[in-house]
Amino acid sequence: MSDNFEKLISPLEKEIDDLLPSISVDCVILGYKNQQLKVLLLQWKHSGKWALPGGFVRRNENLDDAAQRVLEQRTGLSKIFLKQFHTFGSLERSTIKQIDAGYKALIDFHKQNKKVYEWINNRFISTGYFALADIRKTHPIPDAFSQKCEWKPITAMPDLILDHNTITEKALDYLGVQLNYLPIGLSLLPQKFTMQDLQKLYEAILGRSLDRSNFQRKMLKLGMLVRKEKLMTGAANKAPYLYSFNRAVYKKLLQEGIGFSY
Amino acid sequence: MSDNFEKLISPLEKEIDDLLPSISVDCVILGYKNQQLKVLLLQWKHSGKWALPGGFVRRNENLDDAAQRVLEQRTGLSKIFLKQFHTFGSLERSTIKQIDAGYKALIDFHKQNKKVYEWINNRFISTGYFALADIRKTHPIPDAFSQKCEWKPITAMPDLILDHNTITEKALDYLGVQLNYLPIGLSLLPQKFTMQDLQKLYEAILGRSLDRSNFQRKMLKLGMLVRKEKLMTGAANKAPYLYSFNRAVYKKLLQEGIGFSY
DNA sequence: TTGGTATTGTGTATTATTGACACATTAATT
DNA sequence: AATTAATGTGTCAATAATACACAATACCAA
Repeated sequence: MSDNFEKLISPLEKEIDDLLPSISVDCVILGYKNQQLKVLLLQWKHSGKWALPGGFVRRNENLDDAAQRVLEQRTGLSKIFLKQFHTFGSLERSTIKQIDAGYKALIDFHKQNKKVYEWINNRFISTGYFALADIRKTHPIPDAFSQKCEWKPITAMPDLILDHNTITEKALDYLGVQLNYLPIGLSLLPQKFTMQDLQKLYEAILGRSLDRSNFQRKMLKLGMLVRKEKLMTGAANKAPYLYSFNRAVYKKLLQEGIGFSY
Repeated sequence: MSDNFEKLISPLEKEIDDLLPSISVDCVILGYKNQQLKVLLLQWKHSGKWALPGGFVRRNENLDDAAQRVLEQRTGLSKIFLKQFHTFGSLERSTIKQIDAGYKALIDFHKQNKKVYEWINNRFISTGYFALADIRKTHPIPDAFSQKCEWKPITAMPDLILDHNTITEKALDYLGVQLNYLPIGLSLLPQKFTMQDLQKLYEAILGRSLDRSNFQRKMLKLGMLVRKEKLMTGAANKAPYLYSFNRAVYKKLLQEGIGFSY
């Protein structure tokens, strides 16, 4: 187990010289399934603590590309919505490393490897990235430090290492504030979806229920939805239509911000 | 001149060991005077190029505090609105150093001082901070690298070093988007101001003229303005009232966002 | 064929907001 | 008393938000 772990972190040791010091990225990757908003989390090997997917920035790599790389490595997805939302630079986030059970275990574990030990013991300023992913398309993959990579509903978040709970909250605030400027539906729903799917998604984000009739009327009026065939479920009732987005119209609307009260 | 400059930058040489590598902050400090929005800029000594006030982060200092420190050192003001708005991390912003006339002069100038030369030649990721200041209360002070520190109207911005023009534009975008959540009036206007002052400020930010009557009706209805005595100018007409903000009400309104269309 | 059911489309009354103006009133100076 | 800028109020039309009601549709099963 210990040996196994040593082998796994060796890539980091080799990589360190190629990394920018003091800087890291953390990703809050949001998905939507079973009418719930979810975040992609990693469970660390030695402590069992949960953490946001994150990583370091290479000397020859754009900050945005570092986040993109982390995202791809964890989800297998490359073309999803990704945007920086805040940079976390308080001193506490590094001093807390000594107290945080999850992080402490990691540090203790590396006392024998001076290079890695010094690296992870340093102070990092971390830029938080916000991503929207279609859960059905993802294949969560743990990183070298983790034993699990899973989607967790935001209504039942575990305790995360360091300030990762704070980072997550800030990302969700961002979602609320930027609602009319983010490709919510396009990113979180499958290619084809029902009007009810869309409404439930907005209800989950807004945290309140919406009038079915008015919601549909307004959504259709925006002109960004394309009606497809019906979804035959086998239920004894009229089958709902499936919709997909007209990307061109959607993106144009987002640029101005969908002035909309739902 | 050369000697003089050497002396001036020596503090940086001593400070370098106490600084976090790879990270810097840049401040877009906005003010309002003569019905114009203005930005505080520095003019560098050896090239005459203009730049945003910026600085580095001490190992034992919060990122926010570093920005606060830069702000205080340039304006003499400590209690003004300051908020991070974006982190600039593209590779280009450092590779362009070789081409940028302003920066190149600075680099060349330090070829003999290895420590400083290597430091400024490094790649930095910079967090942009957005500040709102009352111009009347500021006393602009150049830093060790600069010969001037002045307010320049945003309608006539000079060419800035590196990506500082981009940073400024992004800050102004931020201003527009966050308008209803920022203490515009409280920060940019003097303690007492007329309704017309307030309207002109909003017109400058929004870039369009507003209906006088509707603007006043809405503003007063928000209940955040306190009417004071009149402003006697000596002109042959009715004197305008002076107003000040009820800070408690104003801040409460900002939390929700002033739902307002001006 | 018919009944039960969820989906979908449409109407509509109420209330609130916005934008553009008109116009009357007030007050400071000359 | 005349001039001027500031202030206060009214109003009309257009648009949007909110809350419902109800009719029409179409799927399956019995």
